[in-house]
Parts: sequence; C-alpha cells; structure tokens
Amino acid sequence: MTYHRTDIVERAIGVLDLYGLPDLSMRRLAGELGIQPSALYHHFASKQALLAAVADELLVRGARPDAPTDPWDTRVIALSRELRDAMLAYRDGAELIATVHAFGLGATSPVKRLTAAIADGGFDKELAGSAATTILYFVFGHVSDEQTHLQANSVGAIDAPVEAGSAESFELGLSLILDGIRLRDPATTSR
Amino acid sequence: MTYHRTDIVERAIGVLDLYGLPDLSMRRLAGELGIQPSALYHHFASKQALLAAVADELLVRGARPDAPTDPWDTRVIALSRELRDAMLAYRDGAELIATVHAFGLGATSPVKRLTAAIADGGFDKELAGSAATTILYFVFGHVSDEQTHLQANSVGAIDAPVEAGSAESFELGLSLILDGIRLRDPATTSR
DNA sequence: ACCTGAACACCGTTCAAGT
DNA sequence: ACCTGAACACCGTTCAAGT
Repeated sequence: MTYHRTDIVERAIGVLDLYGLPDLSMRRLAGELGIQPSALYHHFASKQALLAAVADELLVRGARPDAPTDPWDTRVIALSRELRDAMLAYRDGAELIATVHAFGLGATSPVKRLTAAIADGGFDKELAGSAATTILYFVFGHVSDEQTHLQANSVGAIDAPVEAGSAESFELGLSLILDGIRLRDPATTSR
Repeated sequence: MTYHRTDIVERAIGVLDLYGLPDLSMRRLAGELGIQPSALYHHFASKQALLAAVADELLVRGARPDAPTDPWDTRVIALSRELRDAMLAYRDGAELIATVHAFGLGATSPVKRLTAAIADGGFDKELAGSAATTILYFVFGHVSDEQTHLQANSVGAIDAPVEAGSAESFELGLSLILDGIRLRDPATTSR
C-alpha cells in the first residue's frame, strides 16, 4: 500500500520510456503513482537524486560481466558497447545518463571500469584516466545524437537512411581513440 | 527606444555570463530589458531559437581565421582549441553550445570546419565526418566538465588542484584521436 | 514593427499536519 | 515511515489588443 524507492524508480523508468525525459516531472510521476508530488521528497532529496537513481538502474540493467582475462582493448570495446546498448535501451537514456554524470551524481560510474581496463593494459594512470574520459565523452555524444535522430524519425515519416550506419560510425570513432591509445602501449612502443 | 534581435542576444549573453544558463529564462531576460516576456516572441520564435542565436554569437566572437595552407592536423588542433576557448569565455558556454548543437539548431557548425580540414588531408569523406564528430564530442564533453568543476570551485573554497591539468588532459585526449586519424592517412599508410 | 496585459498550463520544493 | 494539502516562487508560450 505504500511505495519504496525501488517502486518509484521503476515507475519513473516507465514514464521515461513512454513519454520521454521532458515529461518526467515530479508532478507527472506523482500523478502516475497516485500520490502528491511532495510525497516523492520523502524518498528522494531532489529531482536530481531521483534521476541519478534512475540512471544507475538503467546502467545496472544493461550491465554485463566483464572478462578480466581478456586483452585490455577487447574489454574496452565490450564496455563501450555495453554502455551504448544501456543508453539505447530506454527512451532518452543517453541524455539522462550523460546529465547525471555531468552533475557528478550516480553511484555507477562507467569511467571507473574503463580506466581499470586500460590501466590493466600497463598504461600509466594519467593516460588511463584521460583515455577513459575521452572514450566516455565520445560514447555520450555519439549515442545522444543517435537517439535524438532516432526519435525524430519515429515521429515523422522518413526512417532508414539517418539511422543507417550509426553503429558503424560508432565503431569507427571508437577505433580511432583505441588506436591512439595503442600507440602509447608501453609493451609495444620500444621494440 | 525599441529593441532588435542583436540587442536581445547581447543582453542574453550578459545574463548568461552573470547568472548562468539556468537563470537565463525568457521572463528573466524580459525583466532585464524592461519589456514583457511576450515581447521576446516578436523577435524569436521560441526560447530554443534565442539560445541558438546566442550560441552562434559566442562562436562568432571566439572565431579565429584558419590557415588553409597549414597541415590538416595543425588546423584541426587550432580549431579544437578555438572551440574550447569560445566555450570557456562565457559562463555555461560549453553547456549552451552543446545543447544547441544537440537540438540541431545554430547556423555556425564547428563540425563543418573540422570535417573540411580533415578532408583536405586527403582522407575520404566518411572518415573525415566520423573523425570530426569524434573530436567534437570530445571537446563538448571535456570542456563541459572543465567548466562545471571550475564553477563548483569558484563557489566553494578549494581552488587549484581540480582545475590544474585540465588543459593538459585536453591536449592529451585530442592527441589520442589525432593519432588514430593519422594512422589512416592515405599518404603514409603504404610506404 | 514592436510591445502590453492577461491568461493557460505547467514546474521544483517546502512545510505543517495527519496516520 | 509514508503521505496530504496548501502554498511559494517560478516557468514557456499564446493571443487579442494597443501604438
């Protein structure tokens, strides 16, 4: 008869996926749950905190176990695709996750796993950190654009050509950054 | 006695720089100009259109002439730094310019100049486009983060260590992408 | 062409009070 | 612990009407 944080997060994801991020307001969500908007503040300190919990849940739902024995670049590619898929799985997922990251909220930080994978490749910490954030910025930007155009198409009439090749251009951009990292591989630079 | 688009854009930049993007509302701007909010709609079709005009103006103010005779990578580095500087020159400039780009508005598109510079290096159009957007996503993400943390510091007490090295990590991330592009240089791959 | 005044349909957040 | 009811201080946008 009463709600808990998880119920509210789940309902928020429902509203997000059906109506989009701009319609995911505290008042709208409260109405959907049949409670007063002020009741939400018993569970979350602010809308930002709620959104952070939603973003975390999306990342958890999209999480796949990583293989620490794989080569570092294989792991980085897997992590990048995992993040992309998690963002694409729900409407406005990219914008939501990127916004929560920008505010420095959210327990689940994809940049940590990326940094760890690169550091395991033998790179120094400074490079691993810069490389991980470079990849993160690329994924955020690319998938946000993908998702925006995807929705523009689902509303209008035209469909195929814009969406086409977005996965390929994702792989291409990612491989550019990966090659830049590989060039600094301490195991191959001086041979 | 009456305002024109340019007056309104200029005043909007003033509000942006003094109070930040969240405080740049139509009502706030109208109040600052001494007119009714509805009067703004005589000059701009929507708030988004106004923000697009503001973003364009920030890019124009930060624009530097490029040197078409320079090597393509020198030009790309110059364009990237120009974009970063333009974003950093006004409060919340990064978020504003990135948002306007995400909405597909704004006459001044930095991606076109980047694509042209790379294409002049002899790369095919597909790679030039993907490389240009990869750089753009990196610059947007990096500078947005820089600016967010810069402001968090200017409010609180701590100052130096977070800001320190942000220019260096910008150059490092940029060079990763550039190296990835250079690896695909048709002029050097088959020798 | 440029602007006013009033309205419509919303926001996030706080806070005393209820069970 | 969880929620109500009411209020505060805002939003973007439209539209008839004025000069």
